Amino acid sequence: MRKNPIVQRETLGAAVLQIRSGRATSRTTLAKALGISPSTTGLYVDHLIAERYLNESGLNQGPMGRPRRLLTTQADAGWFAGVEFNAQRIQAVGVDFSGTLKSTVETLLPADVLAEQVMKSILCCVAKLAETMQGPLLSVGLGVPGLVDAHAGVGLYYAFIADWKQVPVVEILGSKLNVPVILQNNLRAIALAERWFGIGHGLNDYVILGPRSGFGVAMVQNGRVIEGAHHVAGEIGRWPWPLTGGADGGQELHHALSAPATWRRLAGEGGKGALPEDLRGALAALADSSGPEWDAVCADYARVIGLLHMIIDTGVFILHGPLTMLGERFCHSVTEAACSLMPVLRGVGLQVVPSTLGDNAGALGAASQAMEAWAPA
Amino acid sequence: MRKNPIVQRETLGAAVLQIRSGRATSRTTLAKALGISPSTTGLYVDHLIAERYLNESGLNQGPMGRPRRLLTTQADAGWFAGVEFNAQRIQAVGVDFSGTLKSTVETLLPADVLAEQVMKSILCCVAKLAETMQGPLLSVGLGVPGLVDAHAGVGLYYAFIADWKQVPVVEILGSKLNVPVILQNNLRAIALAERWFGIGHGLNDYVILGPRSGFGVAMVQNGRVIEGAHHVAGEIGRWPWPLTGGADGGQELHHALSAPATWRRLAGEGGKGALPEDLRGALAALADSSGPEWDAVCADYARVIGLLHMIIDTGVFILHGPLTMLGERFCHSVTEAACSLMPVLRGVGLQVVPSTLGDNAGALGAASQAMEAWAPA
DNA sequence: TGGGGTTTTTTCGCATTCGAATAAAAAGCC
DNA sequence: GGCTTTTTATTCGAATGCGAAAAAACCCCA
Repeated sequence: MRKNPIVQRETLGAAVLQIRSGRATSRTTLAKALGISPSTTGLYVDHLIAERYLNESGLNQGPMGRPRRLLTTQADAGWFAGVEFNAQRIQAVGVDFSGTLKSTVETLLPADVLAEQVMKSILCCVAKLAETMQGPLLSVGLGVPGLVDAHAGVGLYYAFIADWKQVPVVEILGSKLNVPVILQNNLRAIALAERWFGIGHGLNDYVILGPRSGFGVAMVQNGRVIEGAHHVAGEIGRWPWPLTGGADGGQELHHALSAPATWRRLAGEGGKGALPEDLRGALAALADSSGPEWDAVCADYARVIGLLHMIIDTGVFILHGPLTMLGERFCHSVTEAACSLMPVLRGVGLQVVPSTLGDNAGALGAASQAMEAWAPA
Repeated sequence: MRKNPIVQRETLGAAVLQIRSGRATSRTTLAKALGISPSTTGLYVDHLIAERYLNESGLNQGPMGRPRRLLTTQADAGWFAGVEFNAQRIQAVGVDFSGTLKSTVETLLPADVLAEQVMKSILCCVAKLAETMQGPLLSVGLGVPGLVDAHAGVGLYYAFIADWKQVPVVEILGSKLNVPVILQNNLRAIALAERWFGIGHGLNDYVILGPRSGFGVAMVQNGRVIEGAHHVAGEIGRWPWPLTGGADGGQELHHALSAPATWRRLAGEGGKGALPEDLRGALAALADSSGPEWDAVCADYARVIGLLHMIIDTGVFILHGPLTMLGERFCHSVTEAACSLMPVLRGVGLQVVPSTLGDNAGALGAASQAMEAWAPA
C-alpha cells in the first residue's frame, strides 16, 4: 500500500471536476489535466477512492500499451443543490455527485414577496429536494436576479422584490444549511449551465442572450465569466435603441428586445392587448411567421449580436429564455441578418443557436456553481 | 549561508516583476504578492541578489517592528527592447532592468514597404538601441498593427503593408536576435503600457480608446487583456454607425470617429480639403472650439463609450492617439455627454481621460510585454 | 540601559511533490 | 510462446517548499 499523505483540498476538488466532466478519465490523463505529476496524481486518486468519491470502472484499451483504468465519480457520494428564483417563482434542482440531474422542485411566490420570504422558501425547496437525493448535501448554488456581488456573497439589487437590497444571501443560507453557498447572477449561472449540461461543453468563448422581462447578456471569455468591475457586465438593457424600421427614438434595448416586447412586435395587431398567459406558447405559435415585423425583430437582434461580436469576439451566441420557442429558424434569420448588416461578420463563424436547456437552465447553472466550488473536507 | 536550491524560472521572473512594479518592496511583501511562504521567498531573493538581478537598497522603517530591507532591481542587469510599427514608421525604445525608459529610436519607412524590409529595419533599430544600453538584451516586445495571433507569434494581417499576411514574426526575429520575442497587437500593447508607465498603474479594469486611421479599442478585464477567440476583440471600427446629428446612414465607426474624420468634423468648412501635415497640431488648435460640430463629435464618442461601458463594465477609458491633443476638456465633454445620453451611467464612476503617454505608447507597451515575459535563464 | 511589543527575516526539520526508473498490462510480430 | 514495442501506473529516493519557532532589528517607555 502507498503511504497516506495529507493532500490539498483544492486539488482534490479540481480532480473530481476533471473526472466528472469527462475531461480526464484515467490517472495519467488526470495528471495532464491538473498539471501535476503522475506519481502525485496516483496518491490523490487513491485518497479519493478511499473516501468513496471516485471509483474504478473497468479498463479502456487504447490502440496500444497498457489500458487505462477508468475513473468515475461515485454518484451517491452526495449531492448538490441549484436554486434560481425571480419575483414569481423559485426553481430548484438536485444533482448527484456524478453531475446527473435527479430531482426538480418549483415553488410559486406570492405577489409582492419580500426577501425574507424568498429565503425561507429556498430553504423549503432544498429540504424537499433532500428527500429524494442520496447522501449528504455538499453545497448549494444560487442564481440570483439583478445585481450580484458574487465574491462577497451579497445580492445587491433586484427591482421586482421590494426590499431586495444588499441581502447577505450567503450568510443567511450558509448559517442555516451548514454547507458552502455560492452566489451568482442568474444569467451568468446559465452560462455555466451551458458548460455542464448544454452546448458550451467544449467551448471557451460564448455569449448567453437572455431576453426575459428585460434584456441582458452573460459573456464567457477564455473559460471565465466576465463579471465587470461593478458586477454589471452584460447589463445592456438600457442601451439607447432606435428600432430598426421603426420611428420611435429615445427607447432602450429592454423595450425593443425583451421577451414580451418581441412577442408584441411579432404579433402585430394581435399584440396590442394584454400579454398572453402562456408567453412561451404564444411565441412558439409565431415561430413560422414572416413579414416585415419578423424581419425587423431579426434585424434588431442581429445588430445587437453583431456589435457584441465585434467587441468581445466570441463567436457562439446561445439564446435563452422564452424566445427559444421561436426555434432554429429565428436564430438562422438573425445570423443571416447580422451578416448582411455587417459583412465583416461573414466567415468569422458567427452563429446564434437556441439553448437545448429548458426552463430550469438557471437552476442547473446554480448547481454547476455548487459543483465547481466544492472540495472534500 | 543558506542552502542554494534550484529555483523555478517562472517564479523568479514573477518576483522581479513585483519588485520592479513596486507592488512588493521587501521579502515579506514579496512573499504575499507571490503567494509563497516567506522562507521560500528568502531563498529566491538570495538567488536573485547573487545573480545580480536585485539588490538591497536600505531600510524602510514602518510604524513599529523590524524595518523591511528594501529590494530594488539592478538597473544595469540588462535591458528590454520595445518596438512598434505601422506602415509609416518604426518606433523603438530601450528600457533598463529597473523599468526606466532610457533610449528611443524612430525610423521612417518608405512608401509601399514590404514585410521583409520592416523586419530588417526593426533589427536595425534594436541594434541602434543596443549601442546606448547597458548589459545584455534580455527580450524584445513587438507591437504589431492589424490582426495578431499573440500566442503563435504570427502577424496575421495588416491592410497597409501589402504582403503582411501570416508573417511568422517571432520566428524571424527570434532566430536573428537569440532572445525571446513577444508579439502583441499594438493597441493591446498600449494597454500594457498604461499599466507600467501610465495611468493604469493600480487599475485592473480599463479600456484603451485608439482612434487613429481607424478606430479600435483594447479592453483590460481583471488585469487581463481580452484577446477574443479569433484575435479580433475590440475591432469595432466596422460597426454600422449613424452619425449623431448627421443624416448619412450606412456608415461605419471608422468613418465617424477616426482621427482624420474627427478633425474633419471639428474643422467644419476648413476640413473639406486635404488632411494637414501635422494632424496632432491641427487637433490641438481645435481643443478650445465649440458649437454643434464639437457637440456632435462628443455625442458620438459618448455613445460608443456608453455602449462599451454597459457591456464590459470597466469604468475608466483612456484616450490615445492624436485625439489626446484635444485635451481634458474634450474628455470631460464626452463623459458628460455619455451621462446625459444614458442616465444609468451617472454614479458608476465613468470617466474618460487622455493618456499621459506620448506618441511612443505603443513601443513602451511592447517593452512592457518584454518585461512581463522575461525570466532568468 | 534594559525590557516589552511588534514586525521582518532566517533557521531548521519535516513531508509533499517531483523525476526517473521500474513494474505492469496489453498489442503486434515472428 | 516469447520477443519487442507502447502506454499506463507505481515505487522510491531526492529535494523543494512549507510551518513553526527562533532570531534580528527597530520602537517606545521607564
